[in-house]
Amino acid sequence: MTTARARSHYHHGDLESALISTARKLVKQEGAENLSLRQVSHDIGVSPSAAYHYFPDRNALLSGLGFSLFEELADYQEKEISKISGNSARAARERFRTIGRTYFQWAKKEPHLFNLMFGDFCTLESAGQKNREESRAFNNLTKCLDELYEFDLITEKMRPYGELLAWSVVHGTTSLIIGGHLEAENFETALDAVELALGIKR
Amino acid sequence: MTTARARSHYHHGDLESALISTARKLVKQEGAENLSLRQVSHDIGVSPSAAYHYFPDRNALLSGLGFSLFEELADYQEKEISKISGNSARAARERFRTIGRTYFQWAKKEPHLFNLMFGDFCTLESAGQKNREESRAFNNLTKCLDELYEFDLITEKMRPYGELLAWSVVHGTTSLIIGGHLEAENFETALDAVELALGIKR
DNA sequence: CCCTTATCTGAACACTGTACAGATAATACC
DNA sequence: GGTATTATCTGTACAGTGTTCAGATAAGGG
Repeated sequence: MTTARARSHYHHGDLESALISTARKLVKQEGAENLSLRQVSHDIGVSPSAAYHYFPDRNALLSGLGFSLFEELADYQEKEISKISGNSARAARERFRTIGRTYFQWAKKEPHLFNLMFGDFCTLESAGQKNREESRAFNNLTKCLDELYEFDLITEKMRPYGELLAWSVVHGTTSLIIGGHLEAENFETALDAVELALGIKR
Repeated sequence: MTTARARSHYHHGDLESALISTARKLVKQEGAENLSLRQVSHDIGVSPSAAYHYFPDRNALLSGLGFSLFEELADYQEKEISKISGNSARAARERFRTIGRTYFQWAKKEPHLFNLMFGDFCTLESAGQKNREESRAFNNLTKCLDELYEFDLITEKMRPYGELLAWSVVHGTTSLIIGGHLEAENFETALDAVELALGIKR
């Protein structure tokens, strides 16, 4: 049987994903720097050293969690975008704002998880292997900007800056708001600014 | 005498600033999450518990360091801006780019210190007391945008978005580049995009 | 000169990440 | 079905951590 019933202490069955999901729970509550490997192990009901069969050290677990969060964010964005149907200019504009808004909302809801994704942890690994989930979100943005451009909602002059401008403004405001350096109400204003900058008519 | 000569172990003389400056040295090298209070104390040559006379806990020391870094960054920006003299439109534009560039360069040179400033640490305190050094840097930005506006280099439509757009783009790209999610060459492109967005003629 | 007060020490506690030798159980093979 | 192999997890141990607190020390005011 593969259920999580009270089997023997040995051979948990799916320890790797159990480690990541309880790590997610704890980081969500206490932040990444307060995550204790021992507490993760204890919560699962496994010995402190069991984790070392799946992750070389604590950072590797955090970094594994981080990458799974990029996937989660991209899923959430795609889910929300898919709710906006239609091939109109209005729908395209709505999708564009939704991409930014979901990014912000997700971070606002899970600030500790967001900080993990863009903190010191996922930075080293990304040197070796590019984060596929991150480029998945980036491709969604590109697709959306292309759509806007086809509807003639972006000036030709600004189109080359679309991705960089949108991503950096959304990430910048989000990160500053999460960190307490900016009021939350500024986010929608920033989205307005990006639309104005790209020449998107309302 | 107030020098750092080999006085008795008791009464160091200026322990509080010694704590912050050695903490700065260690965070610069190893990052904030790897800072050990015991190592700070050891490097100064003082007992592990001595620090608790000046900071209630480890986070307070990090947060104290964080605020001193905002001061440091603002100093650096003002020093570089002051090198650009003149009351011309060209000088104003140069000062504007310098504000962004110094922000980025400082972060690029001291990524661990930058991450401390905008990480999880300085976020709680700023609830009670606003960070004066941060608004000092913000005021410099405002002054610079005002100057550009007087030279008619910013469209009236975009002026209200100036601070938010510039800060969020600069902070966003900086943070993404430091984190390894964006290539460094994108920074100047982002500055171009901001200038185009605000309508700054070149 | 003593006495108050700020400053720092030293030992202690509970906790952490990590290493490693061994116990255990699932699996592959005969 | 029984046995050897292999992956998986345990138990113990070590060095290092943040933090507390009673007491040692020295500076400065009366």
